[in-house]
Amino acid sequence: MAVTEKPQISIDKTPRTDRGRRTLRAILDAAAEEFGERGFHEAAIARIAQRGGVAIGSFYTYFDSKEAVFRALVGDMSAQVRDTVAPVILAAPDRLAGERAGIAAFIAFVRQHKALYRIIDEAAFVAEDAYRQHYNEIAQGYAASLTQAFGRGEVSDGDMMVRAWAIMGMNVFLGLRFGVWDDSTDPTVIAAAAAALIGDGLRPN
Amino acid sequence: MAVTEKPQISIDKTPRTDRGRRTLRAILDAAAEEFGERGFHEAAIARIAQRGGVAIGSFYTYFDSKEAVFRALVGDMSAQVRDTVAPVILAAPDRLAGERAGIAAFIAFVRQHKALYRIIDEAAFVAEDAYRQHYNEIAQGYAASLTQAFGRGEVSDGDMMVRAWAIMGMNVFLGLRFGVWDDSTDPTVIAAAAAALIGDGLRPN
DNA sequence: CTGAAACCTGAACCACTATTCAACTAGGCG
DNA sequence: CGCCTAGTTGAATAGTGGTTCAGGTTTCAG
Repeated sequence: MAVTEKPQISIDKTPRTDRGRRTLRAILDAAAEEFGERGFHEAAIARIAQRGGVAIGSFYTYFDSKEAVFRALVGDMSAQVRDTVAPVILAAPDRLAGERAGIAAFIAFVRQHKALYRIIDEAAFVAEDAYRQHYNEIAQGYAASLTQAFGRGEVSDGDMMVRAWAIMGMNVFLGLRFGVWDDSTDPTVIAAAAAALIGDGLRPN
Repeated sequence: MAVTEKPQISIDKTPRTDRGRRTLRAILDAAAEEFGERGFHEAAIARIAQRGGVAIGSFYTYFDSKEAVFRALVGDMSAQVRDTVAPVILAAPDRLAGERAGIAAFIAFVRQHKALYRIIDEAAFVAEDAYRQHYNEIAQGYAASLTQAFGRGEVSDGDMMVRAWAIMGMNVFLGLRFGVWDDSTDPTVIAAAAAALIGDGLRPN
C-alpha cells in the first residue's frame, strides 16, 4: 500500500513564489507600521491587512496569529539593532571610544526607528521569551567583548555580566529619553557625557 | 433666584464611610494582584471584583474605568519606590556609598514587589503620561542630588541630567535581570559591582 | 494547453469583556 | 420610626476584533 505521504497540511507558511514573497513583505511592513503606531493590543489585523493592500485571509496565509507577526517583527528589529550598533563599537580604536560611538549610534538608530523601538519594549509583555532572548543575547556579546578588552588591558577587572546589563540599561534609558521622547539634543553630546561616566565614573579627581 | 446649586452629579468617587474605604482597599489590592499576574490587557474587571469579593458594580463606584485603577496603582507604586529607595541613599555617608546602598535597596524592593514592578513598566504603553511622570520625577530628584554632591566635592562635574537617566537605566535593568528574572544572586554583590562602575568607570588603573 | 499548487478574498462566526443601570440594602440622623 | 445618602448587586448591553472557511483567481511546470 503505497501510502502516498499525507501532504502534511502544509504547516510551513513560507511563500513559494515571488508573488507570495511580495505579499509577505507588504504584510510585514504594514504590521510594523500598525504595531508601531498603535501598540500590540490596539493594533488590528484588519487594519494591517488594509495597510498592506491584502485581504484578511492572506494575512493568515503567512502567519498563524497576531502574536506570530509580532514575534517576527521583534526578531527583525533585534537583529537590526545589533547589526547597526555592534560594528560601530568594533570599529573604534579602543573599548572606551567604542562605548561612546556605540551610544551615539544607538540614539541615532532609535530616532530613525521610534516605532520599531517600541515594539521591542512591548515584547516584554506580549512575547516575554523573545524579549529576554533579545537582551540576553546582547548582554552575552557585550560581556564577552568586555572580557576581551580586559585581556588587552583596556578596561579594569570586574563582573562583566553585571556591567553589561548596567551599560545596556543606560543605553536603553538614554535612548528612550533622548531618542524617543525628545530628539532635540545632539546625540554626540549625550554620548560624550555617558561615555565619560562609563569610562571614569562619578568620583572626582 | 436662589439657584440651589445643582448637586453636581457627584463626580467624586472618594468613599465617605469606613465601609466604603474598606471596599476601595479590597479593590485596589485585588487589582494589583490581577494586573501583576496577567498584565493590563489580560486582566478582567470581573476577575478583579471577584478577587476583591465585591460586585462589578462596586468597582465602578470607585473607579471610572479599567485605566483609572491602573493609573491609581501606578501612582501608588511610584511613590512606594521613591519612599523606599530615596531615604536609603540619603542616609549614606556620601554619594558613592549612597549609590551602592540605593541599588541594593532597589533590587530588594523589586524582588519583594515583582508584580507591581511590572505595572510601572507596562504603564509605558497603557498610561504613558503617568510613566513619563514617574521617571521624570525620579530623574529630577536624582539630578538635583547629584548637583548637591558636586557642591560638596563628592562627584565630578558633568551633565547631571544625562547621568541621572543613565544611572536610572542601570538600576532598572539590573532590577529586571537580577530582581525579576533571577533572584538567586546576592543583591549586595550586584550593588557592589554596579557602584564600582558608577564610581570609577571601566578605565583601568 | 492543462491541471494542480499556491495564493487571494472578505463575510461570517464566535468568544470575550468593559461598562451601564435599575433595584436593593445598610446605617445614621432627627 | 421615617428618611436620606452611601454603598451594593449582577444581569444585560454593546462593541470589538481575532480567526475560520468555502469559494474564487493566478502562476507555472510539464
